[in-house]
Amino acid sequence: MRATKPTRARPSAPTEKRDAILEAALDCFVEQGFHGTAVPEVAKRAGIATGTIYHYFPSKEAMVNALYRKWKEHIARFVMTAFPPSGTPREQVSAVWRAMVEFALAHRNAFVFIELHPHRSYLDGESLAMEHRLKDFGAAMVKRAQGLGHVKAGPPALLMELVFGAFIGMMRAHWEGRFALGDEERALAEQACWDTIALHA
Amino acid sequence: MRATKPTRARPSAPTEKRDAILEAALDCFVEQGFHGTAVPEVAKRAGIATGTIYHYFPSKEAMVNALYRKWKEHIARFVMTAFPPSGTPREQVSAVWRAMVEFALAHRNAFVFIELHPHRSYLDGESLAMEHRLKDFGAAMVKRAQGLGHVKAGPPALLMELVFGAFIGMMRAHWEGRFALGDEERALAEQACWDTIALHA
Amino acid sequence: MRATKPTRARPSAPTEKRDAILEAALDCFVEQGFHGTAVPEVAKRAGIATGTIYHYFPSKEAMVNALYRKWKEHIARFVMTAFPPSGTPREQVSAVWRAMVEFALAHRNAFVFIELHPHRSYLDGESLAMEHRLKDFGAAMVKRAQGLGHVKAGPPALLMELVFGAFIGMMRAHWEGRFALGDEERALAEQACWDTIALHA
Amino acid sequence: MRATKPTRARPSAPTEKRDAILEAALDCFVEQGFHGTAVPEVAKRAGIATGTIYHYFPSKEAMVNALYRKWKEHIARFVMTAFPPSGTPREQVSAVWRAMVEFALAHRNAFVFIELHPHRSYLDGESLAMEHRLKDFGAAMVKRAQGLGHVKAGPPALLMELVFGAFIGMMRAHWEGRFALGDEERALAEQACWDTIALHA
DNA sequence: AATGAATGAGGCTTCATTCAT
DNA sequence: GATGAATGAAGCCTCATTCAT
Repeated sequence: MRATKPTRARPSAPTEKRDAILEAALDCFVEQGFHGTAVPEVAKRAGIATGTIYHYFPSKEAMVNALYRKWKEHIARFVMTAFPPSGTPREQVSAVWRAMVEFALAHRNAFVFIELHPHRSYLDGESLAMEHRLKDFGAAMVKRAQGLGHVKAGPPALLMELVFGAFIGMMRAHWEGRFALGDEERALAEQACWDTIALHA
Repeated sequence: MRATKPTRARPSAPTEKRDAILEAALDCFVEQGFHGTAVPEVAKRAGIATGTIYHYFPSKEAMVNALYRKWKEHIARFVMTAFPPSGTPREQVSAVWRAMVEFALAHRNAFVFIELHPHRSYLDGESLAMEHRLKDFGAAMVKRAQGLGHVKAGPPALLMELVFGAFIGMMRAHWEGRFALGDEERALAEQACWDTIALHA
Repeated sequence: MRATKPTRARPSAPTEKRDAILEAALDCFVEQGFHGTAVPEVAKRAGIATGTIYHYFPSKEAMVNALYRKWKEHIARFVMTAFPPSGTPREQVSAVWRAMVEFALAHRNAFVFIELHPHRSYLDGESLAMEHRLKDFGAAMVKRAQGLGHVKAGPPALLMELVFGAFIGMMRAHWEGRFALGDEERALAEQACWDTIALHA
Repeated sequence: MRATKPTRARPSAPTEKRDAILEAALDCFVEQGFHGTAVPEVAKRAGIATGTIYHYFPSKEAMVNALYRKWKEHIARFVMTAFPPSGTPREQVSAVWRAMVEFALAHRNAFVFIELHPHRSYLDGESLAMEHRLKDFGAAMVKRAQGLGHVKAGPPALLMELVFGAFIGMMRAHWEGRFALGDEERALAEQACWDTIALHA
């Protein structure tokens, strides 16, 4: 009963609870969508009371925006960290491809939420601004490779989207059990996607 | 070809109102998602009273399932009709690719709804059973091409998904204005996707 | 095509349809109550279209009032017809009792509707005015019997209600299968109800 | 017995709101029937918001079933508590009769709801199972009295129903103002109902 | 007269959010 | 901070009634 301000030793208790909320929300949104998920459902999944959510987020929309930004940043940082700036285009594509596969397998729901769900109706301006960071990065990578004569001519965005779309299709089919993503399949897919954009004799 | 007015004698055929509902629902669902769309919103966009929707569909869920099946069937029939059974693999891929592009451009919202939205939380068993018809067809096409030695070895489903995913990525980027899908881009993309699966010397 | 007014021979077609509606309504109301019954349900049970009901009754409330009056009158007339004005009180009670049993068995749903359902919330003034006709008649019968010294002293309405309530309880229990209403039981019940009000030495 | 204020410290016990809902529902159902009562009406009469009802009952049907069981149990316990197991039949009938009158006068709406309303269309199996508890008890009482030679021969259920029906008729007529239920009337009615089943020399 | 599609107010229920504890 | 009961607006759906055919 030492007055009002106890010298709290543990620094991260509040962050832990916030993370629990975001994780629960992620699972709910992936399974039922944003509008199909009730806030008390998220609270129950996070093991807290409904009202507690409103100590960490002012609204359901703020929560989904925080969730979106968290993972959008996470994946971008993860891929860019893996990127070898001085490698050949083939090496760069390979590194980025592998990073994305690694990320998607490690954070399935986050990947599904970020890449497979339409967010337009509830994202705010700041979130929307982040939407194309990774794709712009990919397009720039393609553009450089075109300059070096390793990659087909044409709109970099188009070539990049073909590869990125192929990647998403692969992951989705894997998760749906339509094929098993083993080492051989990863190598095959990576090579196939390189062939997609590569300049063939 | 008498200018603008088609030979439509009766103003309200029996299925006309049902179609108007499905069209309004399609637009709403694409913009705001199934759970984000209120039934009166669909009614208003269809130009009818809310209650009228329930003369054509027993529930909102039945409506979205009817919508899903209608377009899933439509696209499958459209693609399969364009498929040349006796063509070379290259010709077959080309024909299917062009049919899909044509369909997507002609029925943008239907394509977006069918291919870009997650439906698991509201589709019923019968709808889910249709989910992979087209993809199975594509995988069979790939398998035949593998047998003829024109296409890379590996799980047909994987190769098909790479191409299908690339196609989806292309259409989405086009609609988002990230590049313009002109004749040259179509030819480029088609060739690139053939390269994705083709067996390169 | 003889102009507008065909010389219709059949006199009672419209009445037949009206009766069909009232019969269907009676069944529905007994099973689910007035507010628990939808007008289209009555129409379907009557084998006609929903709109047709509104050619015979201006509203659902008017329909239920017509139904109430029809049967209330029917039962009152039936009982009063059976009443022997010059009989002894015992004979009168017996005659009325038997008439009521006969009516209830012949028109079960009508009896249940009239006597076992609370109507206050939808009956209009004219219907409510009929409510106690039969009971007033019964009370008068009791009063006369009191005057002759055959029946206990006390409020005629009370004695009459004891008998009438016993009668209703008997019929309900019979229909619920709690006992079988054979000849012996009818005789027993009639005597018991006479004992209820009779002046015992 | 300290005048008017019972020892109620906390103003809002946990079950107090639930009870307020049930009381409001009872009044509404008695006046307008189950289907004729809107949930917001119950809420308004209970002095709470509509949504609050759904914290205490999962549905309107669950609410009416809870209400039915509450009072059905209450009345059964009340009557059985008053029952003198070792008394003569005449004493037993008298005790039960007086208990029922006392209960009906103290809880008019509960009595009306339980005994005067048809519930078939919304009661669930568990509620229906309670329906005849009290009547079975009454029939057993009659049967014992028959064994002792104090009561007429015949189906116990029939005799019991005659008395129970008479009781209901009496209460209804009293509440409708058709006679005043004073001490003399109670004594008269009780004796009359004993005469109904008693074996007369 | 008969039909049944259409209407829209109103019913049951859910749910984002608040607030007293 | 944490709780969860309470709120009431809004969502899905029903239904009494109308009206063009």
